[in-house]
Amino acid sequence: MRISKTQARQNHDRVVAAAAELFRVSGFDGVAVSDLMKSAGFTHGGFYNHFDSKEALAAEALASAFAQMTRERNRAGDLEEMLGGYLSPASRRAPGRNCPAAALAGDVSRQPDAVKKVFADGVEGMIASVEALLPRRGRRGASRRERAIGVVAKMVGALALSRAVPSANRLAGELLATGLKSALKEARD
Amino acid sequence: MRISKTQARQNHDRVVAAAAELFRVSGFDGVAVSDLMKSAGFTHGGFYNHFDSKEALAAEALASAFAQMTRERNRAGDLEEMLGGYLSPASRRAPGRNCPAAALAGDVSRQPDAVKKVFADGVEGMIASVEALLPRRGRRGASRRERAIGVVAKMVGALALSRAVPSANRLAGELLATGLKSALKEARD
DNA sequence: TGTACATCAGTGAACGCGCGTTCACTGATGTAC
DNA sequence: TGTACATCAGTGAACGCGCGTTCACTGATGTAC
Repeated sequence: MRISKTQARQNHDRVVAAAAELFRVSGFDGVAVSDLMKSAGFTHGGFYNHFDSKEALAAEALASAFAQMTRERNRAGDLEEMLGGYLSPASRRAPGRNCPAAALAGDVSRQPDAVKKVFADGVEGMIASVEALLPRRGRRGASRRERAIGVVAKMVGALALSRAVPSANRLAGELLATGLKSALKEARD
Repeated sequence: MRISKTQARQNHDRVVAAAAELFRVSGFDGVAVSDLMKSAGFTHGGFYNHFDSKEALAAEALASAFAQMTRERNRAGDLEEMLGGYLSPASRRAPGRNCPAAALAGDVSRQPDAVKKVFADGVEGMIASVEALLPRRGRRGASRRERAIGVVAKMVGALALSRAVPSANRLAGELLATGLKSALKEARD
């Protein structure tokens, strides 16, 4: 049965939202189209009324995940608050609701440029957010953008590595705690 | 036809070596058992004479990739040489012959603890290598291990992000160059 | 050292399964008059 | 404003395909005597 245009758009967005979460948790190849549709409350057959392909949804879901992250980042009052949330045990535990860059960098590196482009825009957004929260002036020669890139690389690396290590392993917590400490220190340099 | 024990062991190692490369390039799910065996020069049926499962090979191939990296790292004379190789365009272009942590962190985070354990050992090896090349004494409070962890997180993050961005994008080179610059600076702090 | 037999690495067909995608169908929504 | 028809979002069966894994088979290697 046909449904209203606004309803159809809402349904589209529900699929994108489900994908934004599930892809981060299980990777692009770890979630089937039917899982995605079921998670959004539909049967799988309608998928191609909304998306050209699973890959097209991947690009859209990635953009949605980055947009959600940007909104949350803008709520942080200072760099310490932002980094503290990013490199926290809760963030490590819930990839589906946290940084898509840390969760999907490897997957995206094997995707076509259309997806990589969305990823690049998301990373630029992260750099901009960090740059905006950087102390006014660093001690030595690096520009604000250079410092922000260094901090972002460290954030993503520490979180991604922490998740790839057993939860019980000393390194899991150490990467978060030491990553946070050294990222904050670096921001001040 | 049966073959000699030494030959069988060599064949086993050839499969592991092929897997160590292909998994880094295409991810665990991106390579089929038959691809792996063909790449090592065999047909797929013999796979289970050597490995209990594809996942068991993943753990073995990951360990092999980390071991290979350790050997190469130990050839570096100083931190600048090591980091310069790690964060180079050549390294970005050839994931199959470079850091398994940067290539597979996301994939490993979705694998069972047996694989994560191997990953953790590999990351510890990276930390130890960096720590050994750190200048004798930092300027401020961080311990040598803390500084090494910060550098490793930044290395892995910068390389993984660089690969997830289109080659033509400004960020691809910027992440490598700025990551390198700020990692070296950080090592001295 | 030579002989007889068991072992097992490698082959290639086959297995069941889940995947991405397609399709005929339904019926409420949107549109033309 | 009301009526007739076209549209199209959602359903669920079906498609071909490639996956990880299993199996019967082969024949050189390893072993027991």
